[in-house]
Formats: sequence, C-alpha cells, structure tokens
Amino acid sequence: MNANSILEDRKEQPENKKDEEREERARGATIQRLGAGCCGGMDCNCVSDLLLPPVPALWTPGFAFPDWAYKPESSPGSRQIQLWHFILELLQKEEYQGVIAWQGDYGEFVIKDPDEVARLWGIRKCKPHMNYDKLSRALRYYYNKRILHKTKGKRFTYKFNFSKVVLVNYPILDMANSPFFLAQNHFNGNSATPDCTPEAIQSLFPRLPDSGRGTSLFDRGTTAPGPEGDKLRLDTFPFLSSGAPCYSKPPSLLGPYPRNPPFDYPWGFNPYLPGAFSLNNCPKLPPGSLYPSQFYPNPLQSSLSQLPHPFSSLLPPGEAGSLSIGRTDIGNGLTLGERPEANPPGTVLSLGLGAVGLGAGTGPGRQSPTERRGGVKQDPESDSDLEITDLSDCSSDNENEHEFGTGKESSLANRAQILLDGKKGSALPPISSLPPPVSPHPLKSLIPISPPPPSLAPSLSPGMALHERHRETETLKLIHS
DNA sequence: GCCGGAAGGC
DNA sequence: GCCTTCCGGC
Repeated sequence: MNANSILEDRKEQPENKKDEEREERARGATIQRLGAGCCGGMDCNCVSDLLLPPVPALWTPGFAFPDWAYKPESSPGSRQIQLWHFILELLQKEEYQGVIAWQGDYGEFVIKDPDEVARLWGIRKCKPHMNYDKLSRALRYYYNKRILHKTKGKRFTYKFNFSKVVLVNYPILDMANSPFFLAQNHFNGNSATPDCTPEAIQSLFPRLPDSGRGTSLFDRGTTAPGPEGDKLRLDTFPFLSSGAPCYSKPPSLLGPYPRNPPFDYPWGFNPYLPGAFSLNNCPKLPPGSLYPSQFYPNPLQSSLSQLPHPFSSLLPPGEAGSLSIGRTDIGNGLTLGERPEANPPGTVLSLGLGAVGLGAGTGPGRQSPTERRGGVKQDPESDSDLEITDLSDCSSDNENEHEFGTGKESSLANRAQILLDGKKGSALPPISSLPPPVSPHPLKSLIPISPPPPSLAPSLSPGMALHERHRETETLKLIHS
C-alpha cells in the first residue's frame, strides 16, 4: 500500500469509524481486539484490524471456519484473508443472516444485501471504495478456480464447490484413491479435464515442492506421462507417510484440531482425544445447518465417516461411508480394482490423470440428488459437475464396497507394508506426546459422529483400531528393523 | 445483473 | 497469487 492510499484510508477514517461502531454493535462484546491483520501494516488504521479476529472460530456459536483457513500458509499466494473465507465467515454468523445466508441447494448462498457485503469486504480489506460490482468481479475470479460458481437465474446467488474449497486448503491425496474420483475420471469413460493434469494438481499445492525440480508432487522420472506415468509422491505428505494410516483426513469445513506437534490433524478430528469416538460425544446438527438433512449421518456409515477422510464430514451418509473405504485404501490400490498396479508398495502413490477429479465431473447423465429430484440439470457451463452432491451416484457405483471389513483390514496390512517398503514410516505420535484435549468446537456439530456400528469387528472399531494400529505399526517396524 | 478481459497493486 | 479497478458487452 502506498502513501497515497494510506492517506486515502485515513481520510476515510471517520466513515470507517462509523463502520466500526456499526459492526461493534452488531458483533456485541465478543470481539477480540487483536491487532494483526488487515493491510499488513501497523500504520493501517483500518478498523477491521480491530474487528475481525484471525481466529473466528472463537467468537460465535454456530458455524465457524476452521483455524486452518486462516493460517497464512493455507491461503495460497495470499497472506490476507481470501474473499471466499470472508464469505463463509459471514455465512456462519447469525448477525449477518440478513446480509448473506445459505439458501437453496447444498453450498448455495444468496447475498441478500450486496452493498452491505461489499461494504464489509471493503472494511476487511481496507478498500473503502469497494462495491458489489468489484466484489462480484472477485467472485467471478473464483469461477475458474472452481471454488465458486454462479447459480444462474438467481440474483446474487452463488454456490460453493466445497470439494475444491477443501482441496485448495489442504492437499488430500487419498482423494486420488477415492472411489468417487475414480468413478468420475476418464478411466471409466469420462474425459479428463485440464484440471486433472499433474500440473494442475501441482498448482493446487503451492506450498509443496514445485514441479520439475525433482521433488515434485509427481514423480515422472521413470514412467511416461499419462495415467500410469504420473506418480504422486507420498513422501511429500508427512501425514500420509508418517505411519498414521487412518489420519489422512483432510480438513473439512469443520471443527478444531490441535496445532501442535507431533503433527497437526487439520481434518478437525483428533483420534487421540478422549471421547473422539465416544458414544456420548455425538454433536447434534444445529438448526440451519450448513448441510441439509440428507447429509446427516446414519448409524452405520457415519461411523465410517468419522474416520479421517476428505469428505467424511461433507458427504451424505452413504457417500461418506464409501469414501471412507476409499480412504483406507491409500497405498494399496485395491479400490482401484481394475488398476491394481496403480499403487505399488512404496512411497509412490499412483494418481493417474483425472484421478483426483478436480475437474472430473459427473459427466453426462450424472446429477446431484437435488437435480434429480427437481428433474432439472443445472446449466452445463457451471461447475456443478464438481459438486459433492453428485457423489451419490458414485456411491451406487461402488455398492460392493459395503463389505468394508475385508477391504479395510487388507488395506491396513498393505499400509503397513508401505511403511516398511517405503522405509518412510515414522511411528504414530506417541500417546504421551499427544496434544491436550480441545474444547468442543462449534463446527464439530457438522462432523457426523455416531457410535461405531455393533456389527463392526472389534478390530475395526475406530477407537480400538487406532490403538491397535499404533501397536501394529510399531511391531511391524520393529520386525522390519 | 452478470460476464470476462485487461491492467495493475501488493 | 489474489484480488482491485475499470471497462465494454450482453
């Protein structure tokens, strides 16, 4: 920010002061007056420095954005809050329900007061001349990134593509093996989109080593480019190669996670926490949940969904279950079925063009449940092909996967094998070093948690399995050494 | 209202 | 990279 703009901002201060007072009133006494933030400088008098704490999860009940969304490193290319963060922030705050609110389909929201949203955004970004026209331009900027798309025919209505939101904020590689993605890539008829190229996927992980420098996400050195040639490196992802096979859940838009070493659990789920699988620790979805009722857990599948998985917290129960199964298949490739060679034991996980499915859409004939109900396909140009709501079809594509018991056990065995073969396996963090429990997080209510199904074998009971797996991993490592 | 290109700031 | 600003077009 140059001197002129600072001066300009200071000229705007009286107006900003009014904004401050207005927001203060709106926000009540819960504001944390933290100085860091907007405009990146101490000279900035932008009121949003004072108004908007960097850890919004602390300040209101209801839905909050997880901490990781505010970590600077979680905002690729930016050290300031991103607009979509801000939008979500507004959406989760009750006092802005009259300004912006979830409405309609899953992930869809309507800007009820465009000018006010623009004003708030302008305050946050120290852009006093912000207006809806400019804000909407910024929103349109997200179209290409497939974070947002416009709901056509509805004024001021946009829709989040949560799968991309999650992916952008945390690289979740098990998505590559998810039956969801596998079912939608070009291997089963759909053509890969440009977003599925290794380069595109690499671009989603800007904090990771860049392509072409030997430590890329993809190891293309030994094989030709193409579905079988682009190998995703497990060793780039500590949480996949650290010996925590079940913890590769991505951050969802969900609850808290301990930030301290041994390593983070950014997926908002800490398996070590007392009651992580407790029968009594079943948060209830609040009224007006982010997610419609079809996303509520059912007893069987939600017990799978509470296992770490990119989508376990985002999906309707059926999909969460099937995807959890996919997750546990990291490294063994069994989920791939027709491509058993895709994941040879070792530190390289085959991704395959399109496997991650960023752009691997639902393809012709696939519709979200809502669309099916309504009998109306959204505009073909929209990004609806990326919507998680389309996962239901995927679930049905993998109906045989309800026999998760065998698959999971074998996947665990294979996982252990990977740890050995890859010589990468660091032990699970010792129980004694586990982070302290955290207080319940508002967004925890979004995590479909329910007791493990009675039919689960003891070894598959999540709570048991984690400890047993820990021991098993340690044992295998000892044997190997 | 909505779109996307272009230029530019940070 | 992520906007912000401006703009012409639909």
